[in-house]
Amino acid sequence: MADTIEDIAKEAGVSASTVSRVLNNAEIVHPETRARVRAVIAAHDYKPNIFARGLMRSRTDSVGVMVPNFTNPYFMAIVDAIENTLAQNDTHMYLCNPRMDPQAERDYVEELLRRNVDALILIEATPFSSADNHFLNLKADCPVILVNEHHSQETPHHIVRCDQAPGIREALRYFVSRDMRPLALVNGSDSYSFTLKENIFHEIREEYNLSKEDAPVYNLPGSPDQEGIVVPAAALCVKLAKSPGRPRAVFAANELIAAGLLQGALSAGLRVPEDLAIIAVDNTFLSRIGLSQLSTVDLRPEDVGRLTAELYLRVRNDRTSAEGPVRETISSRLILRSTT
Amino acid sequence: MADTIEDIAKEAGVSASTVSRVLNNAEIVHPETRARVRAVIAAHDYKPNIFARGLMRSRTDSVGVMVPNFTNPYFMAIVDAIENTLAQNDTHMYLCNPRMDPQAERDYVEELLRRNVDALILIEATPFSSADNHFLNLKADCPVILVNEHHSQETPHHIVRCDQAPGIREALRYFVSRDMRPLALVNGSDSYSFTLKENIFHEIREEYNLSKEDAPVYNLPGSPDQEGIVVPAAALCVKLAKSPGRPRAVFAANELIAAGLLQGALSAGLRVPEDLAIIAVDNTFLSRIGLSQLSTVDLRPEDVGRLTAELYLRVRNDRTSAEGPVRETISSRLILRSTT
DNA sequence: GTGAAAGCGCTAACAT
DNA sequence: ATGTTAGCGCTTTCAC
Repeated sequence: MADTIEDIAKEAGVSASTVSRVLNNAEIVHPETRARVRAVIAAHDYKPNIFARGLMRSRTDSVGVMVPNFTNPYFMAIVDAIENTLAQNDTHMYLCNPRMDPQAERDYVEELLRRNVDALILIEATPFSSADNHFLNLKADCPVILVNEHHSQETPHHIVRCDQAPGIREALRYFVSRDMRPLALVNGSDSYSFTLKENIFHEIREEYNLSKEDAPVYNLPGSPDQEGIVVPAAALCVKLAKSPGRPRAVFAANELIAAGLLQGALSAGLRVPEDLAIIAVDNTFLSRIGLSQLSTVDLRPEDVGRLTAELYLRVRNDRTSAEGPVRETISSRLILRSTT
Repeated sequence: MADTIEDIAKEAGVSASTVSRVLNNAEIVHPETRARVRAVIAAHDYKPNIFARGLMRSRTDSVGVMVPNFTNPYFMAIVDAIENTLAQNDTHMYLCNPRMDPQAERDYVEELLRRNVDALILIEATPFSSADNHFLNLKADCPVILVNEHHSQETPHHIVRCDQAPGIREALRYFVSRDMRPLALVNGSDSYSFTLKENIFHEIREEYNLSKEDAPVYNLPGSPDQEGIVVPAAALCVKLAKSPGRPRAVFAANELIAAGLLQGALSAGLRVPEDLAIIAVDNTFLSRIGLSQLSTVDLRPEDVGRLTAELYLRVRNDRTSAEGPVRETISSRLILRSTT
């Protein structure tokens, strides 16, 4: 059996409460006593029982993190950065994978709150297109941090996000300024993120007075975040290769779509970037290991994750929540590699 | 404040212990009382406090999972399958990411045990080449499941693994039987997994009486599991393309190496598979989204994960540990796609 | 500055 | 079959 606080107290010649004080508000105990108690704690490698502690304290040194998908490198890069920062602060992480199911999301959140997590970190929870984005108004008695939540609605929660728009504009302008036309958008559908891309694309189209023929939009069927998207994207590229108004440049809404386009280009005999230039979005390791070194809009998952964890560490100490929610937005940016 | 067991007891007109019995061994309470208590529980959506419970019970409905790396698709595919199965059994998961640091592994394990996890699932923990594979003899008062642990040493723990050898042999024989020579192995180094590949390669070389020229081995410097391996692999491929005894077929020790080879082949003007055939190992989604649809030895991460979770669910109920550790080994297999 | 005592919400042993 | 009692290991008043 592990040591209890009594064992430590006895050996240090003090009472349990004093040990408890050393553990929690070390300041208010006499320096000498404190040192003695600490020595015993160290000698026994004593760690207070998590459950007894959880019963009284509100803090549990654990946070709940929810991520839509374990195999999406963009999300996992965020989680990786969060975990890295938290681990350095002795905070552990429940990781949940609701698989884009809103009911599963709800259940997980409830369960995490029951486990008294010190914070709830929700990464791109709930399809943004969904009418009732239920987490915006989630009631929780711990800080809630929404990661990459892009709704502008009021919410009492903290938000850390990477704004895709600047990088996307930069990419499109890059193509336009080099007269690479037609310039196509190959997009997914049914999500905030894809709608945003389409809106920006239209905006640029108007800004530069491009015709629809010079700036066509293709929407891929199916779920663009799943690897299944690769095959239709490849097929589309093969079809486009043969068409008269073949695009000179493509802006791919994500890296999986870009991977499909690259496969298609290869099998259709198109050279990249000479015949077809491609820029994607995300900048996970996928863009560095595929067929070509992919040019990409960097959504900076590592920074997003690190900022999220740092925000948590801050609001855990201050009761910043009283001062209203924190918003942190970082900007995406274009990274050119060999597909442009 | 949330309901306590007393609240429920009062409302159902019974004592707290009866409610507790309904919660734990429903059988021994009178059907009518049970029904009444259950109704109140449901009406209040009452959930017992995790911490109070943890203090008494040993079970916490949580397991600790340790994975070497969050961004490796092979590992995450295993974790995904584990989580999927566990979630259906109301078991939550701490996920730890020791980043291949043995000390971090130790610390995490200790912390997880402190949190009374119901099981410890260690995925490819500790570099297998390490002399003291400390987890083989880990003392824990919960079941420990080692995933893809390949040491044959005695251990009191359960093991679930996918045996790479059959698939690797199948792949090499595939090449040999089609007279694709030279047949090269492009390998990493310093891990059980890479040593195994080299051993099997040598074995096949002898079996078919291949000369060293016809069956060369290339060891890539650096860490072959990191994306950094792609560039040297590409460079190697370019170099080989120009060499007189250029390989006709390559067995790549993993998918990242294969990705590099594909990049190299493309830039050197080698057609795949006409000029150069490639088979890799792992079968994550990477093999389906790269330049080409990669032929690969399937290490069946989804099956490994599912079997792991199912094993846990079994040993959680039976006290199977008394009957000695369980060994489950599934076989890898060759999957041919367009790089062969 | 420190100790004694109460109690967090639950389960398990002991009654009945 | 059910209620009563006694803790689990800790934190937190409240005394001193």
